[in-house]
Amino acid sequence: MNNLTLEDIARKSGVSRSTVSRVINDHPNVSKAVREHVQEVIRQTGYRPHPAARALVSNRSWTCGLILPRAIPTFFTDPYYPCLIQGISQACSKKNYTFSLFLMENEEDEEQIFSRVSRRGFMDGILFQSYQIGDALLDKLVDSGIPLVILGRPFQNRQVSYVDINNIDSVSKAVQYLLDTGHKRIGTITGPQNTAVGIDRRMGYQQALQRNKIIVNEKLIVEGTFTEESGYWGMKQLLRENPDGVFTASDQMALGAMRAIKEEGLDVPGDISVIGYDDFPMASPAHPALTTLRQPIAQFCFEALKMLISLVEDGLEPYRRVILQSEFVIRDSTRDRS
Amino acid sequence: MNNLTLEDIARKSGVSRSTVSRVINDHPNVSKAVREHVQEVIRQTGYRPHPAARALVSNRSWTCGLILPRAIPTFFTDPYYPCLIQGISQACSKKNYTFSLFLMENEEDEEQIFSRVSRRGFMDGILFQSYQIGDALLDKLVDSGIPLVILGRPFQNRQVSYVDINNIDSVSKAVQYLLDTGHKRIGTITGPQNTAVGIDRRMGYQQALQRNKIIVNEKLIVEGTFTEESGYWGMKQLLRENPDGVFTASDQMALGAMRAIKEEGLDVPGDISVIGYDDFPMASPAHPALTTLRQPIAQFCFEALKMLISLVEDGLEPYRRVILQSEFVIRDSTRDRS
DNA sequence: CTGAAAGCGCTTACAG
DNA sequence: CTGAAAGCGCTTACAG
Repeated sequence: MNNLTLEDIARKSGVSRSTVSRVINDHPNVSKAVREHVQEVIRQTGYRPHPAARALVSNRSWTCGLILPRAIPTFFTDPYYPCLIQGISQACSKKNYTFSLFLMENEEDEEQIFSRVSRRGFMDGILFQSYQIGDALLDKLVDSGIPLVILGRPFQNRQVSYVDINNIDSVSKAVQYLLDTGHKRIGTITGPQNTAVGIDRRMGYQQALQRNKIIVNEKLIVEGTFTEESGYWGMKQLLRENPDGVFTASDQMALGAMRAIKEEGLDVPGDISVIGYDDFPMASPAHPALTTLRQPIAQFCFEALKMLISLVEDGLEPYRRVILQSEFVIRDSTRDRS
Repeated sequence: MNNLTLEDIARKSGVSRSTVSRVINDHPNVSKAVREHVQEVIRQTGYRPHPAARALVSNRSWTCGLILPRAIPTFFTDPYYPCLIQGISQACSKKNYTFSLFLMENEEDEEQIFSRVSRRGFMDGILFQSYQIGDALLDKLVDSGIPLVILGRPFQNRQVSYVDINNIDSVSKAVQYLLDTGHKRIGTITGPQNTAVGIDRRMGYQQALQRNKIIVNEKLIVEGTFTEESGYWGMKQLLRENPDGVFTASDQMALGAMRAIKEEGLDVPGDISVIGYDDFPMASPAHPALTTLRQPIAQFCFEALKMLISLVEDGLEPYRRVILQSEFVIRDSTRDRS
């Protein structure tokens, strides 16, 4: 147990509270000898400053909130959320931050979360997972002036800081690869078209085709929901159009698509190449191992927290943007047909 | 933004700080008229007490930590963790607690988490997910005297408070059902035998057979890891023994088992009945809809938090225990063979 | 039932 | 470079 106070450490070190406080906070004005001695005492006693006392006087809680919007249908099946949570957890631990999770499931939650989170002194700042729903909260959060970073660009354009992944570009490159390797009829199973990622990844697909003067055929585009199931049914539909390649907006959907293809008696990649998005844990052990775009989630989370801390320390404006790239990972679900 | 202080509310209400504090904390010694007036002022201003100031003086942070042990192999694929996180989040929100998540991935994390969490004044208490690993941390946590509730019985017997689900009993009833409906060769795919749940659910299987004077056949018992994949491979193995029913220790494994059975050209439940455990979101939409045992996770989390709060408010001893039941849900993956 | 005062454990000007 | 003192925003005996 640890109930020592600054006072105790001061007494044990033979200096004043002020001095101990300075060494704890790395203030320059402490002589080397004193600093080392105090540090030694702190180490031996295992002293840790009382977080509440510190928060009260410094107006910093060293805690950030992660808000996950309500009604995410894939919360229980999509590895994205565990990955995200893990990423934020790691980033916070590295930066010595504590991380509180807020799941927003209905309007009351929204109200309650807002009123807690907007209390200055509670959270240093908020990470907010972008999604089409929960926008009311987002607006209120922005207005409240609390440091705020959106994970993924906001669905509608807003004056906010965010970290995003260049979905358009990444996907466009993957589809270009299919084109370069001789694929003639490339379909796509998109994410929900009321989410930013869903829209952007579809856009990437279209841009690649247009850049190569290929007319976009709406029949080769099916909207999914990121789930395995929706990939399966989407592929069933696409199969009527005889595609020789398909880009799906998530690994889960890619897995579903491969299931549909095999069920039809066709082969991946023999008859149809499949590219996913995410490179989540199940992508490489899949059969065949999935060609996909690797989301740099760990880095994404780290950048988000870094940005949040910068908002806290250096002010909210100007708005910050960080855009990361996904890496194209070629495995066995695609084949060169040229 | 909310930067009002008690002082402000006191002035606006024409009373002292003490009185405002009393109405906020529901102390009885406030006249009805004053109480209502102050409450009205609070409502209108949207005042919220400063959490750090409150925590400092009351020695309560109204925050609990959830520690998830390191090296959980199924963290990204098992819906258990999102479900658990959601459950704790809901319970905390109901009890007006904030919930901080600690993911323990390696030994440094363990050290860091312990030193933060054991600082009195940081967390009111800790919820600790039981697992075979992370036991060193568990011991230190117990020794530190911080209020602590284990989620699931600890792997080794210990002097701690915990909430558990009666796995032995629940499984035993499910297997009894198979027996009662004329199944003659019942196999099981267990969870890892170095986890409490893995052991207990296997025990339930054995008890049901023994109660019916059936000799336990080791060839009908295969150890899995809770994953779909391990259910698939486990079933492949069991298939050699021609079972007519199988209990798997998780829904994921049940799904994998059904995949293996279908691949063999056999039918569920026509040839083999399958029972899972969890009743997670994917159990009922499965084909056929899965007969399973429903974990009362929401209630489980709620009881755990209630216990933790009682530990905080009424002291650590005596150790508390709460054991919940799983509900047997009969759907389409089992058939009466009698 | 109500208020004035002390104190929780820190940080941070201020003076030396 | 160091210490004494004020103050962060609350709660809680204590006195009335």
